[in-house]
Amino acid sequence: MQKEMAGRAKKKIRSLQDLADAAGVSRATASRALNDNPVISLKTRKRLQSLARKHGYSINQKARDFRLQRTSVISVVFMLDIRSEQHMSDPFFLDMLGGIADALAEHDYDLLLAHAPITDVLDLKESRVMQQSDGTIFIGQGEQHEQLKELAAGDNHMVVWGYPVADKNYVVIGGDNKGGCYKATKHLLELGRRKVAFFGNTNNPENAARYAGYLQALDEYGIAANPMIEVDVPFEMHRAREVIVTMLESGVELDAVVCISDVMALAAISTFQDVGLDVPNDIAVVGYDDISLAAYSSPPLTTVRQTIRHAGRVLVESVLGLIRGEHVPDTMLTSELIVRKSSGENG
Amino acid sequence: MQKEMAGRAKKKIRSLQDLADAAGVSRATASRALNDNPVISLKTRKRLQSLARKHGYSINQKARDFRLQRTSVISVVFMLDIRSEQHMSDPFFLDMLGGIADALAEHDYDLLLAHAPITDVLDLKESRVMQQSDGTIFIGQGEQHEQLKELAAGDNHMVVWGYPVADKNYVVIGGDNKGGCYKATKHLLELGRRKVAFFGNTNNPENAARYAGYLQALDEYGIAANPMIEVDVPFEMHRAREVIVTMLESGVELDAVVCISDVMALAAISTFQDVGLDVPNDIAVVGYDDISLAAYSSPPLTTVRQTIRHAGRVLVESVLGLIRGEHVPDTMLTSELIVRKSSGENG
DNA sequence: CTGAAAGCGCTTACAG
DNA sequence: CTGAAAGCGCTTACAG
Repeated sequence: MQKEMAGRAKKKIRSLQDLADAAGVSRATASRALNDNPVISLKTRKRLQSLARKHGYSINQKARDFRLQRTSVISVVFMLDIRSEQHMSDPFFLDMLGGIADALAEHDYDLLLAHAPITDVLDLKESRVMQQSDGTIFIGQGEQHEQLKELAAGDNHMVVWGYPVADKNYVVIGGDNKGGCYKATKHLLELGRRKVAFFGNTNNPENAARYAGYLQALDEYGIAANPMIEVDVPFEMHRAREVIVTMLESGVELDAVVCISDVMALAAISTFQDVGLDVPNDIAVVGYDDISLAAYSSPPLTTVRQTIRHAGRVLVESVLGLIRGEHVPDTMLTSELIVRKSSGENG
Repeated sequence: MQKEMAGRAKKKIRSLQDLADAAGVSRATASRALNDNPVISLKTRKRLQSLARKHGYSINQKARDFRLQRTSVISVVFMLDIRSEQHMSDPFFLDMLGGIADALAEHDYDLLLAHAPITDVLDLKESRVMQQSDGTIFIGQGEQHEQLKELAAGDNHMVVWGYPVADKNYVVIGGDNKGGCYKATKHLLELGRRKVAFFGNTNNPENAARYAGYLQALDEYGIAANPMIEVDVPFEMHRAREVIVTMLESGVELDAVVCISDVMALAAISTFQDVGLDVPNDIAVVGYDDISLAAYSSPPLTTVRQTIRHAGRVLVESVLGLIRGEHVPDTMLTSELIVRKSSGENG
């Protein structure tokens, strides 16, 4: 008897079968008990659960997922646009990723990160990213709207951070890009600036919407857009600097800049200061995103706040909704202008 | 006959069995063929492989992993130290994560991100993080060296980004923190600064090593450490600002600062400028990490470069080495001083 | 060179 | 309320 108990105590419980043996029930009962299936008597459930706890056993989720034909994995694809050269180290991405990771963890999903530059999203169709995950979150549309449409035509559970495009067939979550840039531009105009440049490209829907907001504000003030100061500034900072310097040397005049991201705004400020221009006195600068560093630049950055972490949560709730078979609407999050010193006044 | 072919063509191939049926071989042969097992005739292998390609079938990795009793997942734990309040959005983390993600992808491993603040690492022992992954990468030791030791005492495959501690039993990859901060401090001393402060806490091994490097440089110049200007500055920027302001108001004199991270250095510069101090003329500032924004602050930041992305690769290679059962040595990556304008001179 | 059979750790419809 | 049995999609030792 002693011997038997000793033997039993020694045996490491590594599977449901082990646990069932130790408790003297079947594997089926053990499974139901640990899943708190009410068809099992409360007493048996409690007994099995505490036995499991005592032995440090918990259900093998991978086996469970396999049996249930699911993965409990959501993949996240950063659509780093090669042409725009936006860099992964933009803090915007990490904040977004953090929001997504937190929300997924709460729902017991794992996060599969696919961030290598994607030349053609369709390649993902046969990759683990889409095949071995229950859903996919795309961060940005890049210039691949058509490919995203084709992916969405499959039965994939996918949501996209971006801006709605006319004929889209996928769920879009995004900020109010047009309204955000409208507010930013209007703010500069209200402060008396009249030669307001736009720094950034417009080759994806989000950026195009921001540009539209910029134009709308100019229009309200009866200012014609000046192509000379709408610059396709690359996200990559070394190149951004070159482009900006070239533009300044061309002799165009400007007294304010609306930038497509905070990182670009920081690069612009640094470049202006290098050539002896004062921000905001000579040139006012407004960014976009409100990354945490924005408040600590010199001067502190006026910017359009995107509630990035919250956006991450919305993306997660949306993709999980799709997985549950629900109808999921698009979401547009509001954008708020945060006024600091880089635009002059206030701050 | 026609009918049969039509039927066959229509049937969607979703599993090895489907493929085997379509090819007229056994499931076992199909498995070996797709894995390019040379025991199968080359002809059969090629035939099966092209058939699979034609039907867009690829092996279900999750089922394969399950059968092979592995997960193909490496988990990454960011040891966000609650006391030091270093924020996840520090670009340092994203660069590191990017390096890790790239390297893992090359080896066909997935990345499970666990970044919620960990109060007690031992909680991970029973979580998916360690149970359902083949290995774990910890970013930072925080103040949990003892707990990491206990985890390592299990048979876990784990590597830690940090700094070697005397009685450690886990593999450590890290920068030359002591040497890096030594160089940074010496650089300031060589430029004639004599009242050099240290901004940061020393409550984890990495930071303690940096502090030691700072002291060593001071010592070589015969300067005694002044406790008044070794400030436990929190990583969180709002609080950092408060602490710095309080210190300045206390009337201590300083003409240079060595900061424990670039983000902290940027916060410090911003704070100094706010109170009317000029950087670098009144106070020289040196950071640590060389995040990509460091070159674009105002003034551009002198800092100690950590080859962050490369470090990510080394972490991955090391943990995969452990999984393969190899002996994996510690690695110390060199640290290089990048001189820009925030320290005065050059840049 | 190929196949039949066992089994990875679970869940659940079915039967009692 | 509980159990025996089938099966999720694979791989591999064993036998031929």
